[in-house]
Amino acid sequence: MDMKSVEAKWQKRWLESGENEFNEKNIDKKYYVLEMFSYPSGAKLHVGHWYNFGPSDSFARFKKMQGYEVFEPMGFDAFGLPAENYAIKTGIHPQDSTLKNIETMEMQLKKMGAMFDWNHEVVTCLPDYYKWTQWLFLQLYKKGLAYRKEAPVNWCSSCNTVLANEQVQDGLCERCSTPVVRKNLTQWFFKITDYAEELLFGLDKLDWPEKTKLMQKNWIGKSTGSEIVFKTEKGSSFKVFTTRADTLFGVSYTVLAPEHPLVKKLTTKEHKKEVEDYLVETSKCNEIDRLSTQREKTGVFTGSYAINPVNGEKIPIWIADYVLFSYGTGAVMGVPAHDDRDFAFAKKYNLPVKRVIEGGELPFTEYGTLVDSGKFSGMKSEEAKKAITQELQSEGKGSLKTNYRLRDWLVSRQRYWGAPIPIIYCPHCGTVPVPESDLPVQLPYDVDFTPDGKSPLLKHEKFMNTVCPICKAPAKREPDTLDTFVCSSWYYLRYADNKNKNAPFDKDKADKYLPVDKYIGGAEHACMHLLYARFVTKALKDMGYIDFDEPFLSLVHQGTILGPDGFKMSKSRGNVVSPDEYIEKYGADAFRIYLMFGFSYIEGGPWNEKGIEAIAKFLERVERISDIANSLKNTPSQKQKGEREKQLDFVRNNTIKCVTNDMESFSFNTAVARIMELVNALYKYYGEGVDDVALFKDTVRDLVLLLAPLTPHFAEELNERAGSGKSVFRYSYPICNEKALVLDEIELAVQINNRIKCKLVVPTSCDNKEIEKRVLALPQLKEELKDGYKKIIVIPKRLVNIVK
RNA sequence: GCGGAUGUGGCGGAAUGGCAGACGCGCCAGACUUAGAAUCUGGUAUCUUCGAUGUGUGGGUUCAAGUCCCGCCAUCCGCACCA
Repeated sequence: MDMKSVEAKWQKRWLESGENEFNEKNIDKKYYVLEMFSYPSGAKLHVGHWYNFGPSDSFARFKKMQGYEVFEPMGFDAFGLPAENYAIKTGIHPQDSTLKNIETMEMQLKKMGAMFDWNHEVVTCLPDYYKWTQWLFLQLYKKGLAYRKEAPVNWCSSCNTVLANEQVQDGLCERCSTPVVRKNLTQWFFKITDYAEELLFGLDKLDWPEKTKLMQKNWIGKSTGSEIVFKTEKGSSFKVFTTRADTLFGVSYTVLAPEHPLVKKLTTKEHKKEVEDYLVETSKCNEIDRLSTQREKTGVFTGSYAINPVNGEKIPIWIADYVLFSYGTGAVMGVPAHDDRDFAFAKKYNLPVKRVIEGGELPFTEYGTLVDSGKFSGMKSEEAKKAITQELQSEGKGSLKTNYRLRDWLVSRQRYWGAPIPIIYCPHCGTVPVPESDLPVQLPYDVDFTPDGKSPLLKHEKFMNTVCPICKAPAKREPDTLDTFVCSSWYYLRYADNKNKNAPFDKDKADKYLPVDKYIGGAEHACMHLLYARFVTKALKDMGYIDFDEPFLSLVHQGTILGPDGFKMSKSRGNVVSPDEYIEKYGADAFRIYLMFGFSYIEGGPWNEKGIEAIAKFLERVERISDIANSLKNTPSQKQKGEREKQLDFVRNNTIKCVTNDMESFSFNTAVARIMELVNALYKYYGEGVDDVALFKDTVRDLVLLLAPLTPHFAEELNERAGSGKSVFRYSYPICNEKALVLDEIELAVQINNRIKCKLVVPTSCDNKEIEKRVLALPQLKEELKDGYKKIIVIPKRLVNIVK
């Protein structure tokens, strides 16, 4: 088959007939299949795109043939740094390169033969989309979920921008590998921590990989403990968070993070120089160095003392950079006897080590029985934690407290290529949100975005200078743009109603299209995109814009296709495999089914080109058997099926059953394997003589239908050759006839002490008792069983084990 | 350092606790052919045969372990002192 022309032919027909368009009339039967949209960085699709979209589309087509009205939209996550960096390097404007890349990618995506409904396309860098990203920002602002604060941030001096913690890799900028330093800036944040608990508990009901749920759970990092107030000798006080209130009598010092506001106040004259030097040292350190486990712990004494609230002991207050201001209260109590870190610190600075829990060698970090702890001595740790906290609470010195590791989402970017933050700063009215009627705040085209440490928009006077929406006085705009994760945190909603000019989406539509039934994308998004999207959905629900609180009911991560050398594909390594030449040679269908057959979808693996030739031959083999079937004259089916026919019918229905299950669970490689078996069975039957033409033809028919989701163009062509006047996707997916799977006889393995001795064929109607009887009567076992046996185990349809 | 995942023929990879290696590649053989290619068919874990050994490694549970439990090794990924 000339796949090139066949593919072009069917793509044209699908387009003309609107085959892939979502029909809202059937929305009650909707099934929303969503692949994570792509970033238009390079112009061409790479193997990863094909691996994500191809099999996912096959799943979507499978669902369609099962009678669902499938919604499979596609779009582009088009804002972001790479386009800006590319522009800085080449002088080509990000908008120009991005739109051009999108055009090329759209064309290539269409050649993939996926059933994307392009009527619902979204492109996040276009004003009709980012208008609503800005709207989202304003809603969160109104709800108190967007706020500004000064915070130490990761600064990449090469990109001249702030990086979120999760974008820093090994102390280097994730994208350009420049060492990251710390810098204070006033930034916009989304208060995702308000939803920490909901985000955590919502995980339970999601059909997501357990591993991903675990990662999100750890990312949210809930820990329950106590917050304890330490008064200082001078009268001020600070709180520490601890999960080990039971060790409170063992506190021999406390530590504040260097950024803690009390540091200045608590530092005495004698220690001022030392402390100041230490603060300078710390600020030079980037966060990664500071958090390195390799580095020895350091700290300085402030000269001040705190009072242990439980026994009035005077304990020194230290400053150390191993305490993070961003977690807990930014202060910890040091219990050297029962914490590894505190032990090391105390040894280094000669601080007392006081045991308060019975047990092994110090530091002893397990739970146990309290000693030297006043009236709490003798209690178990679990009990004491509560009792001590309760006592402190009654004196206003502490309380139970739940802490989360999750931090608020920093959304400001000092970059050009993003959605402008819709905020105006007025000298009289302060921070004023842009009125919704004034959206979008257009991103100007003529901007100098050469990095110089400032937001590019700051240098664009026409953009910056505006009037206050309230008092009409001259005012300035916010020069920062939004993190692209904001754009991608709600795109699945916009797909449902992408042309809406009055709202981001119609509530009714969103509630009907969503939630997404199957979301497919890389595991690298486990903690960022997937968490942000869940947060936005929950926030929008609470504001009444939608009725559901989870965006993605079921999630699948595809694996990664590595280079032939087993390493991640990268230009620098020179192991990038381009799909283009394969598609040119074998066609999109062969390439798609090869990707499905050659790898375990969830695992991925190194690229291996040997298999693709084989799969192309397999398709030719299917074509030949299909042509044979078409050439046979119709004759009525046999009334009484012969053994060979029963066998063929068995394989046919077994294939249907297995492939259906495999498709459902994204086990595409085994689905293809089962289809190959069916083809083998058809050839065998043909080779021995087609006695039942109708059965043969029906089986070939099922073969074509089973292949349709995997190789859409190819199956359409075979379907047409078989005389059908309509699209193969208008037929329903084959349904297994369970009766055909009931065999008259079945072969069991017979074991003695787990060693296979022989095989036994029994009628399927035999019950276990009957099977036992027959096995024990086997002449070949007579000698072995002459001394009797202990027990006999019958596993229906599998084996019999006799234990001697 | 902590956490997670993975480890099966020459290769890609299959196996609800129940006959390990489905399916495919490769290889070998046969048929067809003057010949080759293509195609179709059969074979293909290892060991010296009988029957023994085999899923990184050492234990354990079980009538039965690739699968479950405990330890170790290797590789990959995630997170970075989380109080």
